[in-house]
Amino acid sequence: MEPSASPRRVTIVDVARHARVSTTAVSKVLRNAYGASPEMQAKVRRAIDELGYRPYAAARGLRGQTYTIGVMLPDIRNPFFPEILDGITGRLEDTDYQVLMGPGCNGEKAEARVTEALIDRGMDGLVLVAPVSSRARLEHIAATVPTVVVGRHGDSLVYDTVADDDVAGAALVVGHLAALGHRRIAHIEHHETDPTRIAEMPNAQRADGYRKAMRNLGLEAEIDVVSTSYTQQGGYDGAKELLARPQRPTAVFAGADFAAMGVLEAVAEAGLSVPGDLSVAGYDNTSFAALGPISLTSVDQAGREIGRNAARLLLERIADRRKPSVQVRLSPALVTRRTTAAPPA
Amino acid sequence: MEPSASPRRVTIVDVARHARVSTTAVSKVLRNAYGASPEMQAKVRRAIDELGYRPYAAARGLRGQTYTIGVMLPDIRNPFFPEILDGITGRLEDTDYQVLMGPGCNGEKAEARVTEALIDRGMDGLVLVAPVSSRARLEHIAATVPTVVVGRHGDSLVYDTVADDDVAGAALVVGHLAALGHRRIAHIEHHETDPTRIAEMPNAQRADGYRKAMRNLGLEAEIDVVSTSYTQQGGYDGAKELLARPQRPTAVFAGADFAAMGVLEAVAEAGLSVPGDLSVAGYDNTSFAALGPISLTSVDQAGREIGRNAARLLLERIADRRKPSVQVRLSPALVTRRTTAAPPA
DNA sequence: GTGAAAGCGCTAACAT
DNA sequence: ATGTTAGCGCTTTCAC
Repeated sequence: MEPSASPRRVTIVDVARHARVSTTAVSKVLRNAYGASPEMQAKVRRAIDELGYRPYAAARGLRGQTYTIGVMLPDIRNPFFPEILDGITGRLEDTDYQVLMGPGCNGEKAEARVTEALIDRGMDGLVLVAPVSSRARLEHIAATVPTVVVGRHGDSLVYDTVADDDVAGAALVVGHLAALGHRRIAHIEHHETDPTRIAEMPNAQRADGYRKAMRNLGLEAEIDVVSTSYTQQGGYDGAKELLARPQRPTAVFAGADFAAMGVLEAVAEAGLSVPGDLSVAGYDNTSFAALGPISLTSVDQAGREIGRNAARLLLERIADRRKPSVQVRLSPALVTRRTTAAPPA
Repeated sequence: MEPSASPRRVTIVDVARHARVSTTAVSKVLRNAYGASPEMQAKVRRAIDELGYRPYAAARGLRGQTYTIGVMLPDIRNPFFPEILDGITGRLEDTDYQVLMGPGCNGEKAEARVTEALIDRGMDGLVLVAPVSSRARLEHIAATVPTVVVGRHGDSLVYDTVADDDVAGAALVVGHLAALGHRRIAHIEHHETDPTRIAEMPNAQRADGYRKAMRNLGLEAEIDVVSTSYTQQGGYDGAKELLARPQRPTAVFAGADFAAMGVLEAVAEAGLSVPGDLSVAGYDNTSFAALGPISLTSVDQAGREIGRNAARLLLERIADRRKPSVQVRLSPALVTRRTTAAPPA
């Protein structure tokens, strides 16, 4: 193999010449468009195979579609996102569409850069996973290109949304702990400052769901929320605070598995045992929650299902940009493991 | 915000008209090309800002570059890859280049599909992370578009490579365990069947490094390798086998953290303690290795550094496609945690 | 049902 | 230093 200048790409013109038809005919066959006889189809397909032709998506995009879906993932590290991605690619598998991802981005500015980059590269549609951008910005994007927003509450007329019911998820955890006999169930939440956005974010919904569930169980007086963040450090700090209470809780519901890991660390440091002295539950059912030494009770979001729905809605919107927007809400499920048990007698 | 048909995109023609210059002038300013006076630059830039113009990458690609780098990650779940990605995006941050990722792909066929998709979408260059494709296929890709291969040994004349020294990494683990007093140190490897490829894969290098290190320490007679896979299940099965030995090892070096997790599980099931009865080490220093309840001794690959180098080499190769290929080898580092200690007396 | 020709937004020769 | 013009590979009218 020589490091030579790459030989010119096979183009639609080559195919047309080789099949002795017009370029229009080839184009029609490529797009399964109306107006190509079966014989024509056969001829063209043979030529395509023989020459090893592949359409150049960038050039197609100049007139029609690029057959490319852009997915923005805020944080590639979050073990919840691969599931969504699997769902998306799975649904798109036997279509002509290909998925490309923008790299992880933290914060509004990076997010804007990535979404712009995706639009500039001619994506036919966008799936935005748990975006932090303002609603106005999301609607602006959606006005430019078909868009589905995933993992964020708050509906819009211009984009479709798919999300898990975080309120219900929180209720599952609280219900499980209460059924085990716990009353002093504390919650560690992720603190979000922006007031215009907060109601739409999953973390707020989880904290909300926790409060509602406690109230419904007559445990209103026991409501105890610590605001840190959905990180290991956040969980650690939150647990430290909770363990210092005069009457410490018998169970901690961390809003995310990452935070739950920090809780486990703080508890171990304090010389307490899980679940003997304290029950701990997380959220997201991330891959490490299942690991033997951890075995964390958690809430499983139907990630794959979320992705599948997002892809479906996006295809529908690409087909008809004026169709009314759709909101899909999916139900999470509790996964009980070894970090939760009855409170100490 | 109306779900109206998106208003026509601002083009270079609009900018030219607004700035009362030619489209060529605008193009030159966009590319910082030679032949634009400072006044011209200023005029054009003002027009760009005023109109909110952004170049359409697909159209640029038809003639010149798309300013897009494609990254193929075999498995988005592997917690080692985000580091590489961070390195790449970090290096590209203040260039005009943007990174897009192909979705995770398992196996040769999916890999081919993704790389083709990236090429069809006009990527200016490709970073292939731990590809499983045949060498011929890699060289074919590299002949088509500038390519850097990451995390795979075996050099080529047409593509650059960046990888960690896995032999050295394995030696670090073996050396550490031997220094603690271990002699019966077993290894769990990932079994790769294809003989044409095996020597280039990191798993083979790690097993090789293990054997060499054992030999160098005079522990040749103690060499004990179990072939399963770099998964939790693989580690579990491998550990089961090792624990059933008449003389069971006092330390297990799993070729990947995932496998080490399976080992921990099997050990716990057998009623043994870590590191009291058995020391366990992994490889990759994945994010969960640091988690409190796990605290796994592991080998840290300089992921960020790998990514940075890959991006640098790719930019150099895009600038000069005929430059001789470069091989970068980086050194891993041992991270000692609580799963390794002296063997039982 | 089929093909000729215009043009998508941009860059690169080639004038001037 | 600046502008004119011919494409890049494809889709899309619009004739036939």
